[in-house]
Amino acid sequence: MERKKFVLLDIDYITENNAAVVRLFGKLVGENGNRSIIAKDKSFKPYIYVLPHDIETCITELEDLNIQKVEKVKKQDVGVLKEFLKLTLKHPQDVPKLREKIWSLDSVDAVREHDIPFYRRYLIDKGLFPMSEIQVEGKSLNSNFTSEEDPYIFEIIGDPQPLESGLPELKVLSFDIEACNPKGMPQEKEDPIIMISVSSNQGLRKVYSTKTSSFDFVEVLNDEKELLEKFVEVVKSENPDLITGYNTDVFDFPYIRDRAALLGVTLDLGVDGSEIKFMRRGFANSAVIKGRVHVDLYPSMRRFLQLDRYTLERVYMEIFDKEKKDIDGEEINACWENGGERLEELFEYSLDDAVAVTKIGSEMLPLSMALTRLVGQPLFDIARMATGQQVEWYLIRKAFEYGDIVPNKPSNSQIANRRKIEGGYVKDPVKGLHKNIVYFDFRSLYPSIIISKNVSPDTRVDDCDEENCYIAPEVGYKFLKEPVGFVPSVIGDVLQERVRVKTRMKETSDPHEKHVLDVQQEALKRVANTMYGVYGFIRFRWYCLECADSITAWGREFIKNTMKESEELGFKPIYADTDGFYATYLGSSDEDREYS
DNA sequence: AGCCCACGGGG
DNA sequence: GTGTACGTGGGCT
Repeated sequence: MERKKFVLLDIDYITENNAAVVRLFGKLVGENGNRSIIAKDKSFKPYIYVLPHDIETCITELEDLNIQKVEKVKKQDVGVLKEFLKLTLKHPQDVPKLREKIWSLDSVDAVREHDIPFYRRYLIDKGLFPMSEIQVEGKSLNSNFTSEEDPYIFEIIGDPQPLESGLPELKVLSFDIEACNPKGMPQEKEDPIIMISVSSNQGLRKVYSTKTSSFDFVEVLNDEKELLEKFVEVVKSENPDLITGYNTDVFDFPYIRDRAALLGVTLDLGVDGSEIKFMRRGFANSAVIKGRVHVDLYPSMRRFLQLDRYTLERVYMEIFDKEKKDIDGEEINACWENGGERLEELFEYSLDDAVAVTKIGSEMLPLSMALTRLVGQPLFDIARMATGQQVEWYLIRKAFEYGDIVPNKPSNSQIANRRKIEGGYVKDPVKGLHKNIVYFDFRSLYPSIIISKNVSPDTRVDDCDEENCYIAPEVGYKFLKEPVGFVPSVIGDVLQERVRVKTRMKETSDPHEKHVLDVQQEALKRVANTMYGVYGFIRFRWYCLECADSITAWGREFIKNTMKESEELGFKPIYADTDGFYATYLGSSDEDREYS
């Protein structure tokens, strides 16, 4: 029996001998070098829940299906304890194959938790959080005959153990490609890749190109094929934990894929030697490299920053308040064709893009990593999820911890029938240019309403006397005062944890630790402040129109009262929306204030 | 007012 | 892969 400790970077599953094998990808800690590990777990089995109409008949009817195990279990379903059947299946892909058939049985009322991807189920059930350290016991499958550069292949015996650990220091490789076309955007069928720039958070700065330069950082390759092969070689030898870029899901990686296919280059960038894959994720595609986390910073920036445009230049300016070297897309072709000074400039620009991505990554990845450690799903997914989805997966994990059954994802017809909520209070702005503006911030208002009024799908009742419930103004929906609802309880945990983190922040004098804790409390704040959104977003599992309407009703009442009170204190409200209101102060002070 | 469609980023 | 989907703004009818 051996023991290995590693930072959990990513997870997936493969099929071996018709059975699912979960693979945990990581970087070993407490050992020399920069060595990857792939730890396999054969023991985890997929399962779903069935809500039977008639439990004994149901068990009989299920016998004919290809199910490994049927157990009776009690779970909370929207506040009601019910008896479910837990069906253990033989393979994750049996779930989509069998669920319709099971649902159509006369003895079955509903199938639940049939839409949770297997690797996510594993992370939740085992209590594991990517971007933190875990320890596994088991045996090595390849220690005797591999070189230092190959990943350690390991078979897990027993459960992996989560370890207390800070934010890991990871190796991040950023890259950017250039290609050009005299008429506009380069076309992958015609236009070759002319340079690939790479940069790392450990100081690497290189441009690979098919033309020469007087710059030391430029290395010349004979042709485009060699250029692509060089890129693959660099990724393998650097062995980064993260690969970042800007719009790499949609532009750089697909372009590299198409050129590589044309030139016969194998893009075996994965830690396990696998080739890069492309996944359709909603309306966007994403590039998957097994064992390394490919983070396209573009979608993350759209969530973290509130801008009119999200070009790399604009984002860089916003974060660093500095201009980034930029060449107009239409000039790139001329720079390349004409050579000379302009070509040298292009080399600089190309490297600068890769370096800018590294810098933006150093600034923003800690927040994505903190969210990953909080939500408990892979960074790859977190970096591409809307905040509402992040919250949903956080709630799914909490539901597991609380012994609650997770609501199903709404079907398309259910979504079509769901109504969007009436927004918060909006006061039309007073026209004009105002001085001495103060902002009263209410973004933390909704979490506190959810907690103080116990707003949750499982506490909502139609009939209840005033003593035992809270009644929302205007809309009149009722919520039991006791017991504490699922969502209020989770938000309570989040806010409490945030207080604990902020306290630790004050106690520490180490600036690095302070920063890490600050990012952690920021992640907790984001999740808490987005939590109310799950009620009002039509495609969410915990959608509850009555809850959403009640929260905004209480919010409007509170905003109006606060505006009235502020007027008595000498403020004049100018404009209000859901998140807060602007007012001018008629006194002389123009200092910024925040009210919550 | 309601529907359809394109766009975002990237060179 | 226990996949599959966003929000918005403009033009047109």
